[in-house]
Amino acid sequence: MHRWSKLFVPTLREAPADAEVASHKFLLRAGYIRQLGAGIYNYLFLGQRSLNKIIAIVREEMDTIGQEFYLPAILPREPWEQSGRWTGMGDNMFRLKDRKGADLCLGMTHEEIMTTIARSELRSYKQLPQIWYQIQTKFRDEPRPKSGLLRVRQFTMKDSYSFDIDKAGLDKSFELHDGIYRRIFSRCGLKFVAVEADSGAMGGSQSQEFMVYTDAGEDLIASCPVCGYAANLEKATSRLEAVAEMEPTGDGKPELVHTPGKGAIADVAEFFKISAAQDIKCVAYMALKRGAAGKPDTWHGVAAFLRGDHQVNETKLLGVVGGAELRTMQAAELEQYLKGPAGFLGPVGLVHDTKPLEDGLTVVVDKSLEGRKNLVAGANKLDYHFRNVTPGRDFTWTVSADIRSVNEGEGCPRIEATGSGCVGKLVVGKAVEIGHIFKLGYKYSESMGARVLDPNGKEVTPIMGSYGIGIERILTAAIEQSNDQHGFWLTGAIAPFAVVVTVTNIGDAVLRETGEKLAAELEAAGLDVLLDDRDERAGVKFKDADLIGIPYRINVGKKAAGGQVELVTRATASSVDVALNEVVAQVKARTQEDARHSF
RNA sequence: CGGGGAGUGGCUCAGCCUGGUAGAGCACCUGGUUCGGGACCAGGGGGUCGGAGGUUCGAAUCCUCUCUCCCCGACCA
Repeated sequence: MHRWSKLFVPTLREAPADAEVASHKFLLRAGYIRQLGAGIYNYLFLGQRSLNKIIAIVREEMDTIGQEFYLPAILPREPWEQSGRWTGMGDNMFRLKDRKGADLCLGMTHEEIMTTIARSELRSYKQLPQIWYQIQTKFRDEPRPKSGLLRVRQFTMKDSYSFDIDKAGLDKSFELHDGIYRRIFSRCGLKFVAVEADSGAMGGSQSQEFMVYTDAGEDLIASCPVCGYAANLEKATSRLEAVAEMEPTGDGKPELVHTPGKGAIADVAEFFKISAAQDIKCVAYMALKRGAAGKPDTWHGVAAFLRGDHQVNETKLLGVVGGAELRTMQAAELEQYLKGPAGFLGPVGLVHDTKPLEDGLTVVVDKSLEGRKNLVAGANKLDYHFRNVTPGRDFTWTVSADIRSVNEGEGCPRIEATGSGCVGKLVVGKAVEIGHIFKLGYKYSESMGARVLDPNGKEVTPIMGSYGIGIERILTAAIEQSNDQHGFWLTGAIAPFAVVVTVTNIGDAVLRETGEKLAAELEAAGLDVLLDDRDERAGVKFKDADLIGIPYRINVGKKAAGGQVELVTRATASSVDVALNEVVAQVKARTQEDARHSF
């Protein structure tokens, strides 16, 4: 039993001015954390206690499918050199030198290190599959830490790695993680969704993120309320309504039209009396291509064409061209690659490479332009556009692919088994990522030389999966989804305490002894109990209790003489009088009920 | 890295424009009265005004440089 009068729980009446999102404010006000630097936090008693409970759940569940390791956080350069990520990680990697001048870094993820273990120890298919995990502190030099514990430079992650002999094995490891992650997040009381995600720079095939909807989140999720389709906006697709085409004018060939000052899409549409969907938008980028081992990185011109009313999805575009970074072209580069000024760029007459990111220009056309006719496009000449532009006939491309972001209200892309499409309309919402599972493939096992013998005595490369859970983000997301003006509430499984016993007047010996006895009984019943025995006014104790996330409160006050106490449920702020000799059983029952409801 | 904002007691902020003995509320300590939704009265402690340099008889205030933090964007295995 913990007595509040002896604890360090520095609650704040007001939130520090630089706290913006709800979880940040409440973590500070409730005395869970204190900031030390940008994206660097001290975890105080309540915060650490809650995180420890989350970790215990993660560990208990993970132990059913994997084995816990503990790898170093400070890592030598060599493994990163071998995987190509010493340079690939860029400035996000914290780097340091030891006294001999050797390069080291602080671990931001551990694919390389796990793979070195696999490489030196695994010899036979008989040793597979393996699932190895750890709960470790990670370091990432984020360009912009923010939102309290949501985006930080030091954080705790459960990361696991699977090694399988073949794709079927990887599928199995992936499914195991999917199932166990759902159990973990449910036990933590989170309302989450699993979404299709981009596999990004990590390479690999299938990728799934676990997200919690909240306006504090940094990701956008498109989902279908009808069939349950859900995907990160970086990955989401949609079914588009057909667009009415314009009738050709003149001889139907591209026709140069003087459009003075009409550089913006809206102006062009207005000028031609067309919808933006009938205009072709051009966004010109320079894409960074990582050099092969020992070769320098290089920049290449990329022109992206899509419907005037669509937005480029840079993640998709990067994936299509195989680049590492994008930035928009400068005026001089526009002149060099497209021979035209911004606002009047178009695909007609462009000379492009046949493969992405070679010496000339890479032209990428969004799928939605294919099959369209008689569109309007810039003429790569100041104050001129073409009309009657038909993709395929009047211009070609290096690659045609989905490079756009879906918009809310567009049709769900899912096709039913019957062959008919889902009739739902997509909705887009903000969310925070709490977990990510994906199939890495052979990227690390191959580059780092991990090999085992298969049943035929043939040397094969194990296939890998990588799976992460952000521990602090579970806490943050839980607070984001359950808070009000007074504070927040966590489910008993991850709250620092399952119940707080508030003795309204500690100066009253009878109340004090009643509270002590009750707290002892609650503890004997297996509940984590906090006894508020502070010499404070009742109002102060109520306010504090409402603030710090504990799901149940028992008030030991006036009615205690008559054998009654109040049981207050934080989530609903509802209060019931309960007989003193029944309250332990009630709290116990409710806590167990909450845990069951999680599934 | 681009744009914006802020550094004054533990917290929230005023004072700065127009230079002249550093303030308020909350928190903290002592005494008293209170005691079921962040009490009241009286007394008290605590701040090199982020740092460095400059202007001036005199700088929290004006000038230069610098550090840090927050927000928007870029970025985000």
